[in-house]
Amino acid sequence: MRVNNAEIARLFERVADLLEIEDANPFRVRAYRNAARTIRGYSLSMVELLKQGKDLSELRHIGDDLAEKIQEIVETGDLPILREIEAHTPASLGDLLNVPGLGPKRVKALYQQLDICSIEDLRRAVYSGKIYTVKGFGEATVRSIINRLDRSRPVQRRTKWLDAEKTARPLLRYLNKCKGVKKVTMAGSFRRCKETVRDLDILVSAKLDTSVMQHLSNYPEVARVISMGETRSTILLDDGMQVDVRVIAPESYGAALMYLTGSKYHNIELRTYAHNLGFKLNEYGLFRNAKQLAGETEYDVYSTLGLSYIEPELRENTGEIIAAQTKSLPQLINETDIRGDLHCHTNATDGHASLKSMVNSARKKGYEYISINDHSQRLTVAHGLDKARLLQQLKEIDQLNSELTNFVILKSIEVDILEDGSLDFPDSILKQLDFTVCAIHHKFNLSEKKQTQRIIRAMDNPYFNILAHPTGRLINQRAAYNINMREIMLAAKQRGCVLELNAQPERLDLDDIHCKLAKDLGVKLVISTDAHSQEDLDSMRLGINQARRGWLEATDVLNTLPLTQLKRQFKRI
DNA sequence: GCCGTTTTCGGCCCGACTGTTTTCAGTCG
Repeated sequence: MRVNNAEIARLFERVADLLEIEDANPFRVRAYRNAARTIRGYSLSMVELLKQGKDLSELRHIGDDLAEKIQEIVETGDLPILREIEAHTPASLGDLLNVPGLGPKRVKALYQQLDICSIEDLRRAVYSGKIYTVKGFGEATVRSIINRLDRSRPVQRRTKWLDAEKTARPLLRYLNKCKGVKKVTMAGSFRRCKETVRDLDILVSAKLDTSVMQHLSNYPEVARVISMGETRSTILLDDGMQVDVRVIAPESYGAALMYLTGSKYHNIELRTYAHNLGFKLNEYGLFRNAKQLAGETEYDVYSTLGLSYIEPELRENTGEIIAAQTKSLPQLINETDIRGDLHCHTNATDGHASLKSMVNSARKKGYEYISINDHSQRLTVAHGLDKARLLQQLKEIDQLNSELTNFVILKSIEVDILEDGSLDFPDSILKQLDFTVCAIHHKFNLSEKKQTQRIIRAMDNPYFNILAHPTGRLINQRAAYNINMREIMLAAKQRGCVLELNAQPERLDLDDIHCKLAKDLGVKLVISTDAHSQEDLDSMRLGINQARRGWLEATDVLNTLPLTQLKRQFKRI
């Protein structure tokens, strides 16, 4: 049996939940959670590492004990310590922790005093009034539980970054209008540019005697005020988004921005680092003996700690603090590094704009080139191009190119990878193009081995250049197909192929972890929008966000190159 | 249970808000 990293992480998290309910040593609980994070975020599978004979205790937050437990899970599919814990603390208690307001202490009390093991039990105790017999459960607490239980939507999904931005923008404008407000900034996972966010964190710089919180509660989109204090409030908006707002004085703005940007684990690591140097770091600043040494800007805080400035996208506690200490942080890619878009459609297939309009938009963005990559014949739903229509399009491109100065349209296609790994056009056609973008659009459910072989066989074709949206996942909609990404990347490297980071807001495929894996393996990427309209070209910034989270620099990305160098990269024969 | 330029034991980030209690525990970020 093959256990993936996510499953191992889930088992460790379940252990942590139940141990917490049992009131175990909190640091032991944290150790399980830290290990779960390491495993989930690791680009290679534990199964593979063990196969290669790697010592898992070399991974961060994994010592001898947990290394052994991982091995146990991989070999048996089971974790004995979890069974032992479940013998006296039912696994279903973990679900109760998801009810807002219920933490380990209260769950334990409910279990011990009323034998409540599940959401159903909880519901019964609430409606029978029995719950009031448990110490610590008063009117307000029970009311908030009822509130939660009655809501039909079970768990709030994470919101795609672009949708979160649409919610955030008007709220930021609104907060900025409040008298006395100096600055309003998005923080949290939104600022770290995670592909999805759970809530919005907003930092307001203002004198503390202003009426920011009153102003906030008057925002027309507020559905409910969850908590409201002088410096910190939480509200729920009509669209279901939770928003945390923190007000801070200007002299603490940088420190507060760091605190609210997170990630939680970056903060913990950084505060520990500061602590070891004899400082105290909190959201009000960096202190030594109650004297504030820094805090007005993030830069001041990092540099007083002897660290380079760490970009928000890197603050995930995956090695960025050590890199900042040794001055070896990457010079992250910017949108201005991009010289052209290498995956665009026109109305010849399923795009909405003409060739000419797409070109005009690309030129307005300051690009030096664009490629046209309409679908190939197999993709009938998208009115894929057959040979005759493709050749016609190439003629149009030649014509348009002859009229253009300082801009080039590259001839390409998004060619289907068929089930047997062959491409949807013969070489005689493909060789007339500047390069190809190759993609899977059907037969998503092959086994990992078959799907991986299918892609690698396709790469054997010397006209294969770019693997488009490599995993096929759609955020919140469709899981990735089964592939061995490491094998695919190594095969790409051997053959001189590259992978695409598709910047469509619902794809963002590759994800940040795979971007980092590509960089570590020395595989080049392109960042492309897969634009189906002129507006879609603007998705490039989303791709850049993701790339930055993956530690990518301009040199890792081919479409930062001038045209002649780019073309050289695509010549395989 | 992890970890180390204070190291193999003794630490482990730090503060705001709420509810229930009556000075603080629990939860959250």
